[in-house]
This record gives sequence, C-alpha cells and structure tokens, in this order.
Amino acid sequence: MSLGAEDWVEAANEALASGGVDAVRVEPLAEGLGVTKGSFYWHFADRGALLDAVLTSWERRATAAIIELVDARHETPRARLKGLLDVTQMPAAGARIEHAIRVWGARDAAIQRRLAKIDVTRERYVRELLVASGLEKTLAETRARILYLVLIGEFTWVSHGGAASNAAFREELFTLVTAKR
Amino acid sequence: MSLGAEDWVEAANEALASGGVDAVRVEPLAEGLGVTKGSFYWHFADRGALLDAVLTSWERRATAAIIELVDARHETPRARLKGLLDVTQMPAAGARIEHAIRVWGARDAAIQRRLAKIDVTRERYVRELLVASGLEKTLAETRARILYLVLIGEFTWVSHGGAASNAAFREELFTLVTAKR
DNA sequence: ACCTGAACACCGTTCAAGT
DNA sequence: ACCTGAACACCGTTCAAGT
Repeated sequence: MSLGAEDWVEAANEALASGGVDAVRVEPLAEGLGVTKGSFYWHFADRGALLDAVLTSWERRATAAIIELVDARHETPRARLKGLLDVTQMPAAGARIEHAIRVWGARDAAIQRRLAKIDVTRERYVRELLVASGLEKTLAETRARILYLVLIGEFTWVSHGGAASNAAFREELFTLVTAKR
Repeated sequence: MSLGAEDWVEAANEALASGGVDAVRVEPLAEGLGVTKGSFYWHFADRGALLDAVLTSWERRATAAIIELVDARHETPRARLKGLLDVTQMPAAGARIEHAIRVWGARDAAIQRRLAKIDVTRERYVRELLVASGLEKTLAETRARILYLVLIGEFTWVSHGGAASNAAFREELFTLVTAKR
C-alpha cells in the first residue's frame, strides 16, 4: 500500500500536537510511516509545504467549523455564547495543536498573519453575540476581548497539563461578560 | 576577552524570546559570541544544562520579582491588583519568553512541573488579594482563575504580535473581577 | 582557565535509479 | 505513480591539543 499526502499531514498533526513545529521532522515521520525519507519529496516540495498543509487544515477546523457547530446547536445569542465556552472543553490534543501553532506564529511572520485573521474572526463572532444579547457596542468590544483572552489562556493552560475549567467557572465567566451595566 | 557562563545564558535568552527553545542552538550562539562551538562545553555539560540555567533565571524574574515589585509599589489589595494588571504591559520580549517557556512545557514533563509551581504561586497571590479586598473565598477562587487566564491569554496574544490591552480594558477587567455579589 | 579543530551522529534535501 | 539509496549540508557532542 502506497501513501498519499493526507497520510503525511495526519502524521504531522500528531507530531505537532505532542512536540511543537520542530517535532514535525521528515525522517522520523518517514520511519513512523514505514518508508524512507526520500519518498516524502514525491508528495511535498519540502518540509515547509507539509507545514503549510497542516496549517491550512487547522484553519478550517479552528474557525468556521467551530462557529458553524455552535450556531447549529444553539438558537439564542446567550445560548450560543454558553455553547462557545463549552468548546474550550475540547480534547487536549486540539488545545495542544492550537497552542503549538501560536508559538509557531511567534517566530514566523507569515503564520502570524494567518493567525491574526482567525483571531479577528473569532473575536468578531463573540462581539456580535454580545451585541445581539443586548450589550452596548463599546462595552461588547471590551467584554469580547476579555472572554477571548480567557479562551486563549485556557488553551495555553490545558496544553501544559492544567485542569480544564469546570462548570462553575464557565457559569461565572458567562455572568460577568454578559452583565448589563 | 574570554566568556563566562552568564554570556551564554544571556545569548540563549535572546534566542529563546525570538525563536523558541529550538532556536537555542549551540553553534549559532557560538558564532554570535565569536568563539567556536567546542568552547561551549567548557561552561556547560550540554545544551540541556544551558536551557536549565535559562529557566532558573526566568523563574526568579517571573514570580518573586513581580510580586515583590507590586507589593512594594502599592499598599492596598485593590491597588495591588491594579498594579498587577499593569505588569502585563511589560515589554514584548518578556511576554515572548514566557510564551516560549509555556510551549516548551507542553512537551517536557520536567518543565511542566516547574511551570505549574509558578502558576500556583501567582494564582494564589491573586486569590489572596481578592479575599483581602472583601470577596468571599469560593468566589475569589473563581475570579482569580478568570483573571489569571486573561493574563496568560494576553501573554500569548502579545507574543504573536497582538496589541497590548489598553487602560479601558484593564479598568473593565478590574471592575468585573472585584465586583461584589 | 578557556579555547580550537577535527571527528562523528542526526536529519533536511536532492536526485538518479528502481518497480 | 510512488519509492529507494546514496550523497551532501547543518548542528550537537566529544576530546585531544593548544595558550
């Protein structure tokens, strides 16, 4: 059985989640897949092309996919906000990939730009939900920022072994960010 | 002029801030310092020993140093909480080092344990300030968690180029976490 | 006390040759 | 269409030898 590009991307995803970008190495990946490293270059131009494919597949999962899921599951703005908080409860592998990508962005301007787009999309989504649930525009902006930073913080926290937040925590966070002035 | 261990640690710090753990490489560091890589092994047993020295120096700066600074500058619990929020406004290099260390912790159990200790210390400090400013114990715990996650989130955010939060943001965050029930 | 220089291992990349 | 195998460059590590 010969391999396709997807097999390499999948293996790369696992390596990324457990060891960061620099753990995505052609030779160990090849060994894990049972081929020689030379064969990698049939599927990709170089290691960078593999990393690009990994990022592209993550971009889809990490924004559109989440927003669609939350929108499909819940009706009202408040219910959607609550639903979004539960998304943080995703399996640690997801959090570890997100975190690894953020570090990667810290040292690669191109990745940084792509990450920024995703952050803008997500934060806008939160802000719109807050406005839709009755907050004044400027206040909604600040509150969206707070909520979004908590989410990023939790990704980071969970990714290095911290316990995921519990229901009481999410309840309190929800109460705070949706509180009317 | 010959070098001391501190010169290598300082160079390693810069590499860590700009490129993560894996950018801390003996050969480029040696080149930057104007010596051959062989001379590195006079000062350190191996690359791991250098990384350990880097982490130890960061541990001091990142907890005790910050808490002492805040305590020295401000008197009341509320003023100290506010002062702590301003610490996030530290230069981006500091945030980038913190972030790089967190990623590092994501793949290294020993680093993870040392990081966890620091997180416990910092979160306890926030919780105590909240209790001292009149919040009930359980609520203080939840609010401390929220505040601490926002801080971690902001480190992450700033480290990949996001704008640091402004005064209005910190004001609102302060209001929320200190609000009496 | 601190550094050089040569050696070796590991992994990214290339490429001619195989099936 | 997909893979092997050998080659070369880069960097971590060792160590005998230099000053």
